[in-house]
Amino acid sequence: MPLTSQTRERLTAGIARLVRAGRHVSSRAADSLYGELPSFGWALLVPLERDGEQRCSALALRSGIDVSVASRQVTALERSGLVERRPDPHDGRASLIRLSAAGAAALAQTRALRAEWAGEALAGWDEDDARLLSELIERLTDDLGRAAPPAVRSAPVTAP
Amino acid sequence: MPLTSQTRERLTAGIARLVRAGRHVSSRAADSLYGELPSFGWALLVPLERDGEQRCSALALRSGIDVSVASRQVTALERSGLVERRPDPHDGRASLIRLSAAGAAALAQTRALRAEWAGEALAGWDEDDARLLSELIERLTDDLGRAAPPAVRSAPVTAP
DNA sequence: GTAGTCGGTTGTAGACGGCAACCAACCAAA
DNA sequence: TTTGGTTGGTTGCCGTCTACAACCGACTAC
Repeated sequence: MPLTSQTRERLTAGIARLVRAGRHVSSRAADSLYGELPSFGWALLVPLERDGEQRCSALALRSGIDVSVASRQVTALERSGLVERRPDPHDGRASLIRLSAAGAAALAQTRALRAEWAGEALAGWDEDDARLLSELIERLTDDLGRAAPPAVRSAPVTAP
Repeated sequence: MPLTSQTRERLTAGIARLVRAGRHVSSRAADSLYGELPSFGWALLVPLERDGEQRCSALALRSGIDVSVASRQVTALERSGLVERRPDPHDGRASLIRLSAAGAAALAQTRALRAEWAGEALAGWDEDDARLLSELIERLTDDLGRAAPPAVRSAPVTAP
């Protein structure tokens, strides 16, 4: 019996509110927060940067979206020159997506913009609290991701 | 100079990821997390519960959405019987929105469902960490809300 | 080779949000 | 009291993000 129900409610309410606020901020301040990146760019480019060249489906899995969505977004990013694509030498169906130099630059720029913005928004925070919060948030997100399997929800026990 | 740029980047990245994961969870598990409530219900009903009867525009402001959106959502909630609406006695243009009994019940149910879900997702957390995280998240959300004014962005310093 | 599977693309649809136009009620000033 | 401007809300239209389904070409197992 790890958590008080009160704490669970409080935490989930807090998360819901934060998610809302986050969405809000990122839609309002899109230009000044994303820079060169289209709004969805972050979610795709970060896995590319972290895990290197990979195929569309892997990317979709990692960023938690449907393959069809990833396909379209990758197309858009490719048109903007932020990612590059080459056919998978081992599999004629697949292609491999890679972060381009421009993509890496855009990512860095976005990161800087965000950090700058966070500087004003988080005045009044001290380093320790912020670092602690980072850790807790990372842990939380991991657990959340684990609790909500990437796909195939609501396909109950009835295996055909 | 309160925060290291490294910490700011880490924190913003963490928030972005959490926002994403949160959205993801709430769309996947909508049924089992919201219960009677439509997906947007939470955001409107909570302010109603906390601050009592109020008009549509106030509600929109509090939940950080456009008045037009609030108007539509309130209409939907009214049709489902979760809120009630009466004309403002002091102003013939406005109406006052109030949480109905069914609305309060739905809110409680949603709260319970979430808490239950959080119970599994957050196994491995102890009370202290969770409470600490709650506090930090609340503080963070407040600061975020403060940094991103509810409306009228990109209208810089040039006061007329 | 043929049948089934897998990776990706495209079509369609729905939820959510904003902006602009509009209407009705309010208010202030002539 | 009429008139002009303001305010609260609704509606129409659009853009974004997402999923699901149908499809196509390439792979693989038999």
